[in-house]
Amino acid sequence: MKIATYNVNGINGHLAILLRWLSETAPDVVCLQELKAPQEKFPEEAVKEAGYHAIWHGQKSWNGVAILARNAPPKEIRRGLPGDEEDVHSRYIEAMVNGIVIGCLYLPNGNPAPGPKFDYKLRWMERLTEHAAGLLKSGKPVVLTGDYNVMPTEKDVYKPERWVDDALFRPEVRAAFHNLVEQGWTDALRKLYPDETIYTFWDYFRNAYGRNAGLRIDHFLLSPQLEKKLTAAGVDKLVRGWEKSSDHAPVWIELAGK
DNA sequence: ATGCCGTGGAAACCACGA
Repeated sequence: MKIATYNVNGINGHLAILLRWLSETAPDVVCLQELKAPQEKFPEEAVKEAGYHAIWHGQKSWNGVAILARNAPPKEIRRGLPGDEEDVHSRYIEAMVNGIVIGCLYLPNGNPAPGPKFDYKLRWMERLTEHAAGLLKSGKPVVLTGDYNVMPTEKDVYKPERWVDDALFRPEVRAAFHNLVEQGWTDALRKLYPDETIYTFWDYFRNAYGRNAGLRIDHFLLSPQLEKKLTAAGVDKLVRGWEKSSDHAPVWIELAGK
C-alpha cells in the first residue's frame, strides 16, 4: 500500500498539478494540506473522477486538510486536535483507511518567533504529542503524516546556520519533535535513508529549487507495527519543478500488504 | 538577512506562508 502526503498550497489554484501527479503515481491513500479553500469549495468532483473518495476539513483562505483513498471512503475518526476548544484552524483530520489510522496534519508555521504565533505552534505540538501518545497506546497501526513545519536535524536544511532563529528550526521546536518521535514513532524516510540529503520544500524565489536550497519538513511517523512493514519511501521531487507547482513536493511510503 | 513568489479574499491592497 502506497501512502502519500502533499502540501498543495491551494487545492484549486494547483488542481491541475494535483490531478497530474495522482494519475502518474496513483497512491492508495493521500493526505493533503493547505487546501486554502472553504468546505464547500473542495473540488470533490475532480477528485472523484481521479478515482478517489475524500474527506476534508476546509477553512476560508487558509489551512485545510484532506484524506483521499482509492478503494473505499476514509472512515473519519476526528477532525481537529483535542485540547483547545478555542482553536478553529483546520489543521488535523484523522480516519481509518484499510485498517490503518491515518492522521493528516498541518502543523503551524510559528513565525515570527518569538511571539504569539510561535507560542501557538509550541502549544499545538504539545497537543499533538499528547494525542499521539493515546494513538500509540491504542495498539492500532498508525501513520501520522503531513507538513510538520519542522526540520528535525541539521541534515534537513540546506544552510542550518541561517535557520537557527526561525520557528521551523529553533531548538525548542526540534526538541518538541524529538520528544514526539521518542514516544516510539519511526521517521520513515530517515529510517530508510539515514544519511541522504532529503528535501520536501523549496522556496519559490531565489531559484531555491534550481539551487536545491531546500528543507525537509513533510514527514511520515509510523507506529511500531508499521515500521516493520515499511518497504520503500521517497520524495516526488520532479513535481516541484512542474510549472505552477506548489512549493512542496509530494512524499510517499510503501507498506507491505494490500 | 531578506516574503524577491504565490494563493486567496477583498478591494486594487492585504494577510499569510517557511
